[in-house]
Amino acid sequence: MTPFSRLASAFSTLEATSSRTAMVATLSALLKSLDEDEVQSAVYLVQGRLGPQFDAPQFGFSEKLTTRALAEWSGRPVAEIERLYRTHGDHGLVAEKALRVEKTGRAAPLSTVEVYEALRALAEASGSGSVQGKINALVSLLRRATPEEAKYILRIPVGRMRLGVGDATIMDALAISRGDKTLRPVIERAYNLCSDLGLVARTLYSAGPKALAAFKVEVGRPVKMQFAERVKDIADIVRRMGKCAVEPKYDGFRCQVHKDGTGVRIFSRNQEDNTAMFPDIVRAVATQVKASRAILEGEALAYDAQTDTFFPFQVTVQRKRTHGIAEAEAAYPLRLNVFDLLYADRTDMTCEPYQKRRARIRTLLKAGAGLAPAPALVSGDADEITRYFETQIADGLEGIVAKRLDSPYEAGKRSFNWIKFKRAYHGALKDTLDLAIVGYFAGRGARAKLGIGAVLCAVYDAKSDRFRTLAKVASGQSDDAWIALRTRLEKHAVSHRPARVDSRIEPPYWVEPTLVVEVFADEITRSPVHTAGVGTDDEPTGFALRFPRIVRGVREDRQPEDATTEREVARLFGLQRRARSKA
DNA sequence: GTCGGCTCCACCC
DNA sequence: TTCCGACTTATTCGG
DNA sequence: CCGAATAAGTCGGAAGGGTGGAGCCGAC
Repeated sequence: MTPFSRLASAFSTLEATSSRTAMVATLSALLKSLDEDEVQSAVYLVQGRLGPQFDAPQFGFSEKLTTRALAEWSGRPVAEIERLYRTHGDHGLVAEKALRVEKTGRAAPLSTVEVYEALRALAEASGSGSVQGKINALVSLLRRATPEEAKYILRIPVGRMRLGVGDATIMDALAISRGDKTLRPVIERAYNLCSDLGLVARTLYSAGPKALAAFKVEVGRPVKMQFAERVKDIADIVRRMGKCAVEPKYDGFRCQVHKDGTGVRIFSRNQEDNTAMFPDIVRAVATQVKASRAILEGEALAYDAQTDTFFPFQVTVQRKRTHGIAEAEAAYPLRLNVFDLLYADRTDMTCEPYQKRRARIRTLLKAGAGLAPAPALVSGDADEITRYFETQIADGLEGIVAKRLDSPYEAGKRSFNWIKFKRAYHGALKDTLDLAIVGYFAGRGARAKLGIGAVLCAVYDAKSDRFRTLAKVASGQSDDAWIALRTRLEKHAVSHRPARVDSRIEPPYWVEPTLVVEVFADEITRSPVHTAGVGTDDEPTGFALRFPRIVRGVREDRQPEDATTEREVARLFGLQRRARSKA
């Protein structure tokens, strides 16, 4: 039985180490000292989890509740804990450095398995009163912990171990703890096939590397997905791969579908089990897949049969729910665009070349509404691929994914055997001609994220009848000032209102964007600006594109059109980005 | 006692 | 999803 | 030919927008 203090001590060492090889050495020494029946829980704890993605309870417990637990543990007010958290940036450090609550009396030392079991029980609690129950459970665990132990016990529920140790490092350490680095490929392969590093560790320790080598693709167990690398231009794709298969890049949910006789399970890209969310896909698999056992992969999107087009992600994402599934299904049926096959009948297809897998998909699927093989263009010609790409963009898709014709399915890998190429956003803005811009502001009841007094500038997309946020400007005003602004805005209110908006943002008034701009010119130019929606860091910001006059107002000497990304806009115009972290 | 709003959490891209 | 920094590993270059 | 300098690749962490769900709490 290994005391948890040994883990905590090793974690401290790991945290202070930057060299990966040194981390591997520390971690392998720790693992080596563990018993067969401890290594599984220990590996999960190093990962900061309680089990594999597809089979671990969620804590439902993070920053806020941890703060409350710390307050109860230390007997200090919540406000003080919050202050300490802001200065230390980490609940674990607050416990270890600032509070240093000593364990009570002769409390028995915590064992590794004990900590794991306690956290697991905590996570599994649910129902009325469970929030306080979780806090109590955590506090009683902390009362038995040394400050160093407390540091890591707290970090697990908030999901930030901050050890600098990822799966790959754990795998290296496992290899060295039971042999040498040559075991790494066996371990990695087993992990990629079963998605459960704790199971891999236990198997290695109890049955040895041969048992790991015998792992195979198993229907019902999620296989780690293959992902695509990104390139800057299409010529790069041809340069790297030559002749390749080019598929549309759909913006929906990546799904790995396991069919086992009459049973069907659907896993997300993180091996979460989403079967219950997508009954339409389950039915389609049952009727359309001509094999009793199979593992398929594809992208699920809400599909509009009337126009034969796919809905944007914002619509598809509404299918991600656990209640009202039937209604959502009726409103937005899904189609799974199948682009890979990992297993069929009794055959592991992952080692077969891409073209063979694709050919088998065509013979495997019956025609039907729910499942369709994703189209693919085979070409080595950059011009032809560019035209294909433009066709996809015109159809409202995200871009393309090119795949090497002879490559196997590389579970858990991101390599240049798959290459994605996405559009730049201004193309989409230009192409979506029926965009109308509106402005609106969020009044009382807006989400806390925005805060009362946020101004949002949004693009109204008539096609999907939804808004995309372009920019939001925190007013940062006192209440009186805000009421005055609101009064000014009310004068310009117009009646137009979209049918579908975020239910949590119910702006009382809709106004023309130009009026928002006029009314709020001062506030907008002086406030921190954060663009959104079109505003991921590397995409041209809608704010600069749509409201150049405002940006000019900030710095007359700069040309906002020159700035193509949010980051650049922020730099050019001296705008602050939103606070970097909660710390 | 029910219901709706709110906060916090987890996960999709 | 994207970006970025710290490190490691592979490759090139100069004495 | 060898070692240093440089380039390329790996890995982990941090951040953004937006959605639904669970539990809590106060109003009625």
